[in-house]
This record gives sequence, C-alpha cells and structure tokens, in this order.
Amino acid sequence: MAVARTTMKRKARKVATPDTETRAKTRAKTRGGEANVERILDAALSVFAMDGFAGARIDAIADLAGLSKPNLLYYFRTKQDLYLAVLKRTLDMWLVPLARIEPQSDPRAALTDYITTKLEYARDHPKASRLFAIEVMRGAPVLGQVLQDDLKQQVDGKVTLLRRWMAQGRLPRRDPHHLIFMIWATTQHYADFSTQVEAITGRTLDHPAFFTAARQSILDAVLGPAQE
Amino acid sequence: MAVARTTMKRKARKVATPDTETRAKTRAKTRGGEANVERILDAALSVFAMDGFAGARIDAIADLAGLSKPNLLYYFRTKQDLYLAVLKRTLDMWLVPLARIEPQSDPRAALTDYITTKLEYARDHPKASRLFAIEVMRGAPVLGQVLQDDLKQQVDGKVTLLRRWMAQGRLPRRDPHHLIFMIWATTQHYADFSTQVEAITGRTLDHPAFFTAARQSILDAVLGPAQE
DNA sequence: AATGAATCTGACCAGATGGTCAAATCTTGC
DNA sequence: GCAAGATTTGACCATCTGGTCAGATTCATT
Repeated sequence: MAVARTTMKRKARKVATPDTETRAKTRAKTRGGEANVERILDAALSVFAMDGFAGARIDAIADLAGLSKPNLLYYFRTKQDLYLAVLKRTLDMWLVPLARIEPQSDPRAALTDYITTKLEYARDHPKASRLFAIEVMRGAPVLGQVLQDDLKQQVDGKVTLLRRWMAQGRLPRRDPHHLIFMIWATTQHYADFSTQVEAITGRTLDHPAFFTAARQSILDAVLGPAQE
Repeated sequence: MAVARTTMKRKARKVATPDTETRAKTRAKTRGGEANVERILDAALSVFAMDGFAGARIDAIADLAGLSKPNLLYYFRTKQDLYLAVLKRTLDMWLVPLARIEPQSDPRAALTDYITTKLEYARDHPKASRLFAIEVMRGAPVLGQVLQDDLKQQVDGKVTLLRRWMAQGRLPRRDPHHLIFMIWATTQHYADFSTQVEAITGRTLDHPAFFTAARQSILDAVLGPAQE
C-alpha cells in the first residue's frame, strides 16, 4: 500500500526522471561520477554484509563512500535499488569459477582448481560471501529466482559431468550434489565464520600456512587420500 | 551517549525495579507466566533468525507470541535483553553433542555419532543454526567472549583427542581443527542455506533419503572410504 | 562567457520503532 | 473476600530513518 503510493507519486512527479539504470547509462556516456558509483557499491557491500539489509543505514553507506545521503540517493533512488545493485555485481564474480569445470578437464585437477579458487575468494572477498549468506538465509527474497534458474542450471550440468567422471572411476564415488554443497560449505565457512575460526585457532586464511592447511584438508575430504 | 542517558534514567526512576533476570526468578518462584517466557523466546528465535537483530521488530515477536508489545517488554526490558536470552538458551543446546566425543569412545563411532547428531540438529532446529550464523557473521558482538573462552576450550580438548586417535592410526590423518570446521560447515550448511539447497535439488533434510545421502557424503569425506 | 545538463547540498518530513507510564485486571495467600 | 503483588493494556513519546525537494554548484560544450 505504502509502496504503491510512493511509486505513483514518483511516476506522477516527473515523467522525465530516468530510473536508476537509465541514469547510470546516461552518466556513463557523459563523464565521471562513475567513480562515485563504484565507491558507493563498495561501501554498500561492507555495510550490507555486516548489518544485513534491514540493519544497514543509508547514512552509514554514504559516509563510508564519502558522500552526503541525498547525494547517494541521487545515484540509487532507494535502499532496495542499491541492495539489488550490490547483489548483482557480486553474483557475477561468484559464479565464474564453477564454469571452469569442463568435460575436457582432468577431474582431479579441475576440482583442485575449483576448491583453491573458492578458498581464495573466501580469503579475498569475505564480504561478498557474507552478503550472499545473508541474502540466502533470509530466504533469498531477491536472488530466489536467480538461484532457481541460473544457478540450478549450472549445477545440474556439473552434476551430470561429475557423475560421468565417477562412473569412469576418475573420481571417488559420492553424491555429486552433496559434493558441491560440501565444497561451498567448507570454503565459505572460512569467510562467513571467520570470527569463530579466529577465536578458536587464532588464525585466518590470510595466514599462508593456515590457508594451505585448510585447502589440503578440503582436498583430502573431497578427493580422498592423496593417491586413491 | 544515548545509551548512558537511557541507563541512568532507568536506574534513577525506580530503585526497586528488578532487572530481567531477577524478575524471571521471582516469577518462577510464584507461578505461571513462564509459559509466556517460553513463547516469547520461541517467537524471538523465529524473528531474529529471519531478520537479524536490527531487522527484527519487537511488535512482530510480540504478535507471534500472542502478546502485546508492552507486555513482552514486561518480561524482557529491551530488545538486547531478549536477543541475549535467546542466544544463551540456544547456545547450551548447541554445545552438547561435541562433549559426547570422549577418550574412551571408538573414534569412528564417535565422529559418526557427532555428524549424525549435528545433521539432525540442522534438520530439526534450522532457526537456531541461523541465529548463530547471523550472530557470528556480525562479528559475534554478543557471543564473542563465549567463543573465545568456552568454545575454544572445548575444541582444544577435542583437537588433542583427535590428534591422539590419528597418531594411533584409528582415524585418517587430517588437521583436527579443519576437520571440526568441516563438520560444522557441512552440517550447518543444510540449515543456513536450505533455500539454496532446495532451489537446486528440490529437497530438504526433511526428506529421509536426502538426509541419509547428505549424512553419508559427510561421513565419507571425514572418515574416508567405508573401510579405510 | 553563456548555457544547459549533471551533480551536490541543507533543510525538511512522514512513518516506523523501541521504549515508557499510569492505570486496569487478574492471582494468590491469608 | 481482600490486600498485595503479578500481569496486562492503551495511550503516548522521542528518536531514528528512508526519502523528498528546491535550489546551489560544477562541468562540458559551444
């Protein structure tokens, strides 16, 4: 109800006012200010990842980006818009490494590479990982459709491939779905629960030896003992 | 600043007003209304687990518990108090199963039991799992100390035990810390990311065959192939 | 240097939200 | 059945927050 009224008001006020996307394109064609968008998205990632959507304060994001609140709202008309933009931007990066597992790959090498890359992501982009975690834990109100379409599609393909490799004896037999979940769970755990990991071990993935040990542990679990 | 003023005000107003804990005990000594506390805690778990601390609305919790907002505030004076209470209550349950891994246990049986129990928890108490995830991902502002003290203590003990078992050849050699993290990560993944899991597989742990497959997959990963 | 568009700002607002309070109602022990 | 305490409620408030707006400032182009 409130939403409807706001929307109407917005449409009625100025027909010429471009929506967020249009404005972004226009700006891109003309000149700078893109730097601002980047800074806003970075700031938004930090704040959303820490406080969740509801907890995030637009002021906090603006401050972190070095802008006034109205100025931020100039680039992203609503908090929702901004949240969506951050999510989209991060999602692309997130889906890339899975695609590198291909039929012509060597199975063990491909999984080793995938696990290593995912763990590097967890180390280098923990905020992105947390953002997804928060979104999915909320029931994925925004990403829901993407999960059911794009992601499912991708995973289905890899599952088929993994199954074939296992049938050929090139990988230990496991349920491929659960195998993938295991890789996601273990790698992202180091990003999402870094507080806990650090409380217990005193280390994070930034510590090289710790990273290596974590990686090896996951490899052992997924691929079985070194030479199976 | 604001906090300080609030506190002062509260203290000044009525010296006789008992804090939340005291009141709880008093009530307990006299009669019912404990049922209310239970209902409130249940409702709070649901709402906090879904929306996080900042996103949770006190009204929503009150509604879910079937009470008016002021009435809820009668039992828990602030949102913080309530959050803390829910967290405490859930934490106890959460730490129990780890303690069952004892020196006199059979190593493989003990880990099998632990994994199974954790997975059952993930199935039966997904909200509790999410609550912890949210808290830890925020940097554990409330549980931080508990993690560094109690939890670390417990884990250190189990790590030593696991190391001994491995030295005796009764378990495959793995870094014990990472082994424990792997168990936590994989089991809780099914609770915290159930939306994603369901989007991809169409199943949840409630489906018996799916539960068994998940369990077996984790067991294989942690314990190595059936007869190592 | 003038012009029009893009960018930025301070002041402001409406609604939501955590929390208060005085008074009403219910229980219990006597 | 009644006093005292426990519980519940409706009305209320101060503050916070997302978002608006009219106008100022900057910028690219001519």
